[in-house]
Amino acid sequence: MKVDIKKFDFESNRILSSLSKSEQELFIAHGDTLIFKRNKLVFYEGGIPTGDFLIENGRAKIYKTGLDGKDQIFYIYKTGDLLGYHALLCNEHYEDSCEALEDCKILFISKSNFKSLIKKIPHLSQLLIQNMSHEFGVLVNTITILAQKPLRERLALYLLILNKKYVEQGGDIMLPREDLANIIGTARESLGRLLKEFKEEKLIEVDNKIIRVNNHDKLLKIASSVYH
Amino acid sequence: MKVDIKKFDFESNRILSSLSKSEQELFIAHGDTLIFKRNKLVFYEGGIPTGDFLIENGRAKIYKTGLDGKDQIFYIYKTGDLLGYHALLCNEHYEDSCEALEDCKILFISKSNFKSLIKKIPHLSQLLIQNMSHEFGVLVNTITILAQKPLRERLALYLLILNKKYVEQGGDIMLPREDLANIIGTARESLGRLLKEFKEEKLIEVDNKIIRVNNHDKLLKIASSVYH
DNA sequence: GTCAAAATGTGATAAATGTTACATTTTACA
DNA sequence: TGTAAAATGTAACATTTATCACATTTTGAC
Repeated sequence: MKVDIKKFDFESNRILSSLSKSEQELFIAHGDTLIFKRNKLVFYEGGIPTGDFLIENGRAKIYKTGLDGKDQIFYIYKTGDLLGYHALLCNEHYEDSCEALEDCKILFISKSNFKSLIKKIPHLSQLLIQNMSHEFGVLVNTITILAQKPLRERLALYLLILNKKYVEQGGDIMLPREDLANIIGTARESLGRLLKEFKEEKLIEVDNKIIRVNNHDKLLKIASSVYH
Repeated sequence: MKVDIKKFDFESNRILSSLSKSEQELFIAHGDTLIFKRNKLVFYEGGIPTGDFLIENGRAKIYKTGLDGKDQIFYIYKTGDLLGYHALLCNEHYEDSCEALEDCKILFISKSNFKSLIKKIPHLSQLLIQNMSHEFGVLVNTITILAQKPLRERLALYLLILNKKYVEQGGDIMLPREDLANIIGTARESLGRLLKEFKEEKLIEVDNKIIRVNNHDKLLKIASSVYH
């Protein structure tokens, strides 16, 4: 059986997109648009949440920094996604950090505004519950992959996931090698070796920063451990 | 900085325990007590959720079976915990399986009963949201550990986590080696070797199935990568 | 209690991945 | 546009972890 790439998608854009037109307008009216330049922190591990964020444009990574200083990236949010509400809703400090991967336009909704939105839009709670339930499944899948799959399969899988996430750029993945290494849980050098192999096998094309998926089917087979 | 064991606890018992006495009674009145013998499946990956579960007594593991047949266990629930509501609430199939680790008494709450409970107990949604938000942080921490820490540190950490989870048994961890291996993401043989090392270093005592933590502080240091 | 099946321990070996130490290329910005 | 800093590539080598093939012990069912 083949791996299902959809099972690695939070679908955090569905929270807003499930609202009616007028509710969406109300939602947006409760926020302020902020600009985050590439590499700027949106929030950070240990910080106190003051609101949540809707990405109007761009991509951002969420990650944790390990004790040895190595980052583990566990999700990349993109345009339309709502994020940062977890720590807010359980009244805890941020468990993770968020950083813009490119210049981003982000709508900030303050804690009090978010709470009043939850009151004004009755089924927003329901949507949040649904989304978090779904996220649970995604994280569980992620754990299984990271704990069990060898590097080669993890890379193949995440190239496909990222390919989809960069669909607006024609599927061209543009991510620093270090970030990609921190997604699949390996060292930058090991990643480099594997990328070269994939390139030689004509599964991908690498044009400096850009990684282009050339052979989706074969990568899917590798990701699904059926390349014998 | 030392690892914080509390950050690996779902605290899924807080959902019920946060309710008032009368709400708790209402909750329990909406369920039926079932008996699950050791090794019996409570629900399984791919199945359609029909309700959720409150453990009245015993422990159960949730896990996913990888394509190669190897299980990845990502949480162990115990007495008082409410579980199985994720797939129910996002109307998806179960993403994971649940199996009793010991003979369990489990209260089953059917989907319709759960929904009517959510209506009858207004802040239950709120508690679910809080708990899922918290779970998100736990899973994120789990991912970071599994992806970054070497085996020795992962084992030390999970021995401490399990020690706490078996506190009613005086902290005696009683879990098949294979399950422990599937928690820390390694092979049974590698786990065995490490347990022997820990035993020789007098960090733990092993009495057949039972693993007893002897030196909590030292294990915490190992788990926190500060044993140089 | 007996006995087969399941679980666990052990050691040799192989494979995967990390580490180190640089060379080279690209990028940012003065 | 030049230049230093950052990012990336590369190769040798070390280390960790998995795998294999069994021996041994424990468990559960009769």
